[in-house]
Amino acid sequence: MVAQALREQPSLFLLDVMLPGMDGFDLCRQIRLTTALAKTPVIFLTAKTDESDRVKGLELGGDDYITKPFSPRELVARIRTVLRTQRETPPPEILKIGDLEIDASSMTVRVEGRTVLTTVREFRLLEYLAAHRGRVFTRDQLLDAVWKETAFVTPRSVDVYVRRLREKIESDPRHPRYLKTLRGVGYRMESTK
Amino acid sequence: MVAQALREQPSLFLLDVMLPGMDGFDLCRQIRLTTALAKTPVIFLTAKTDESDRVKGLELGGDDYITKPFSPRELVARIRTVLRTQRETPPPEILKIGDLEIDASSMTVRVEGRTVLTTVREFRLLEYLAAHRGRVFTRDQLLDAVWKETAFVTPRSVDVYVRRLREKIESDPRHPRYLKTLRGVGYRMESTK
DNA sequence: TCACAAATTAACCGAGCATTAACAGTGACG
DNA sequence: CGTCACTGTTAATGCTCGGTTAATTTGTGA
Repeated sequence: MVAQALREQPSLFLLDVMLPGMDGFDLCRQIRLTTALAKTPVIFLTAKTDESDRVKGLELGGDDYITKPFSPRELVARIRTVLRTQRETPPPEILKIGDLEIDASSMTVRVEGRTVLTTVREFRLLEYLAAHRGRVFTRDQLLDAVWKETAFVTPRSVDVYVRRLREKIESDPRHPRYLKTLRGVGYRMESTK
Repeated sequence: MVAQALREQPSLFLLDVMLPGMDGFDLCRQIRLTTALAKTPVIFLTAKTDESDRVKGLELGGDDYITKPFSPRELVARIRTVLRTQRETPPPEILKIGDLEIDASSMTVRVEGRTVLTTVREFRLLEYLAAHRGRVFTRDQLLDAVWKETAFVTPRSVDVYVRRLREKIESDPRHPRYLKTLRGVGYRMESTK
């Protein structure tokens, strides 16, 4: 289900709360935890008018909650609203830092025009640092943010990934221009616009 | 009404459809036509359950439409949802003293535009003195504040760090502009705003 | 002006941190 | 089943930073 969504990259989810087999809430939770889908709007659809469910849906990160019965016209109006707000907040599709271009939607990285291939983990780390360019992060913070609950990983692993990324994006990995080390603290993506 | 909104730049409008004198819909239309406010979210609030009104509100550019009765909790949840979609990254806190800029989030120091590199300890010391600009600190006080319980360090070490910092931030380290010595007492960061 | 105390500065060393290479485990895919 | 790519670990290496010390300079009070 989520796998299919990843392939098709829908522009919006319309979830029935009472799905056979799987709860719409669970699905929403999964979507929000999947970075490639996290920003896709979710609208809940339900026959239940129970208020606690409405609140639950919205707190889970749903963008709207429509209770039956509703007219097709209202549904269209709500969808339009949700998509509009999405567009208005132009999510920086492509992060640009100096000669570095990071495209989250296609998961590609380019340096001075050349496209470089990264693994998933490498990309997530780079993406995170780039999205918060200028800020220093400790290894533990990066593990929390990028590795999530992926169990217990040595902080040293962050070093290794930083090294691998430098190998790919820095012209001189020994004297990095983008991924700076803050000795005794952690790492930082330089914020040279 | 719109004039007041322009002054106060609210982060969100909560409009009752049945306002005395003016229709909430009209107000929304005006807001959307005012460039400075066009992106501010609008939530409609109404006692009317009439569906055509709900659709009208959403088509006018409202971001949500809540019908009474509703619980405070639901209202909060909806507001949170609307604001979430357009939140931006908060501006970093930067200490500024004269031509000196100290950014804790990126752990960087700039003097007259130029970025200077500091070690962790240097930065902590500078940060502390800058945060309490104007106050004199004895070496022992600085050791307590910056070195914490890091065992037993000679007060002389403070001298050395002050010197290293002066080397980096003062144009003429011999006649410091920022890091002043109070002979027989300690050091002080000048408070020239 | 002198003497002494306090601050500055240079030089130095060791510990700790980051870097790096090499390796093992795992899962995907043909 | 074998291969390959990716993830994460470990250990050796090298270098930076933190802190000390001592020589030198500066400032102050008598």
